[in-house]
Amino acid sequence: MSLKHAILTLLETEEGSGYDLLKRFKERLGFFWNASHQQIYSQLKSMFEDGLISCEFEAQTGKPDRKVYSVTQAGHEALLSWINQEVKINKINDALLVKLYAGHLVDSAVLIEEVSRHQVIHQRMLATFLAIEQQYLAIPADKQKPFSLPYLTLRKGILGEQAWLAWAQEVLDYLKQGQQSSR
Amino acid sequence: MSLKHAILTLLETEEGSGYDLLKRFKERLGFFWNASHQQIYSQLKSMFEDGLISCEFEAQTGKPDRKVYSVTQAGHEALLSWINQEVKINKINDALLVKLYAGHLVDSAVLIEEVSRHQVIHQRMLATFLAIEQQYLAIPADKQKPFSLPYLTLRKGILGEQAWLAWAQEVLDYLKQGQQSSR
DNA sequence: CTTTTTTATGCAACTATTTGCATATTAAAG
DNA sequence: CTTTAATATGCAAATAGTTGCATAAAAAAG
Repeated sequence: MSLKHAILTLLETEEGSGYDLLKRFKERLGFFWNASHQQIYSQLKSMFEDGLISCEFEAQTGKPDRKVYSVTQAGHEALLSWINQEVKINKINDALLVKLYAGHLVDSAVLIEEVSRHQVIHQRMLATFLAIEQQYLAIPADKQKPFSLPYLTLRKGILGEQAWLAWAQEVLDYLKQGQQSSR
Repeated sequence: MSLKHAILTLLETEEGSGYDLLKRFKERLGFFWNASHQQIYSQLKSMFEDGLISCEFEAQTGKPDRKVYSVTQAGHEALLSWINQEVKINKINDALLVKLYAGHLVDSAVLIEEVSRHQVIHQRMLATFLAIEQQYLAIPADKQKPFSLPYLTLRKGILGEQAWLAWAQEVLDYLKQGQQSSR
């Protein structure tokens, strides 16, 4: 249900095509939502069928039509109604943790390698998020207001990544200490 | 792919029925994995068909058979092979953040109420996790080893919840400060 | 005694997401 | 010039997960 509403939110301020939305997802909602292009295109199709968005076809010779979507009145109402309803607590299903839980079945080097691999990716994500934060903080205080809610979602990404990295350090410390004593 | 391997991990040490597994998920993997009973039962069925687990039928008059599953050699091998493969970075799709991102469309009281509602639930989860941590820390140091990997998964839960609550506090501080100035 | 909760199982329909395939233009790199 | 990457779109099949329904005994609560 939420992908639909994430799309509506992104289209509220500015119309766009499927590909535009894909880019906006990465730029603006990447801290807390990930969607593939297939999902976005098919969701747009069904939302159009349901009348939540309208579509302008830009014919392009030799290419598929570029379809530019915008939110209809019905779509706007659906979004408002959704925002006023309770959302469920976010579900966490983390495969890396399953692996760690079953880690006694393999050599700790396997776990160290895997956690380190994830660590590098999370470090990169944190660096990206912090760089975006600097951009926000550089805005004069009296002009920050329109960006403050998106900024709070960025903070979620930052705090989440920092917690992840702190946890990974605990894990690696434990695993490497165990490795030494068994040599 | 991971639910399958989470089930194999739980069955490795001890055989059990679908219902047993449901309880073990809540007790042992609840910090990082959530599965409904429907999912577990249907997954067990397909794993049995694939030969990853075997099944002893305990006939019970007037009731459906109690089916006790255990891991087969093929299941054990599948689990080992999975642990030695790279798992993907955990995907985050958080509906509450979509709501916050679109929060300018509603009164901030709506957001405050919703975040507060989630906050209570996360506070309760953290309290539960911390209580379990105390049980682990009460174990004599020389007997902690078998529980140390599960303990690290608990730490993930604790650090994750603490980060969530710190973030929620930032959000509530911002939203409530905004509320005052508009009165 | 009666109601509620827990134990115990499962199907069916639906929604969400992934994986693999497929096409075709434009821009950049070598 | 040619290959590669990025732009731009979408279908089909499969896997993952949710929601609603359905059954029925045992244990606990009132």
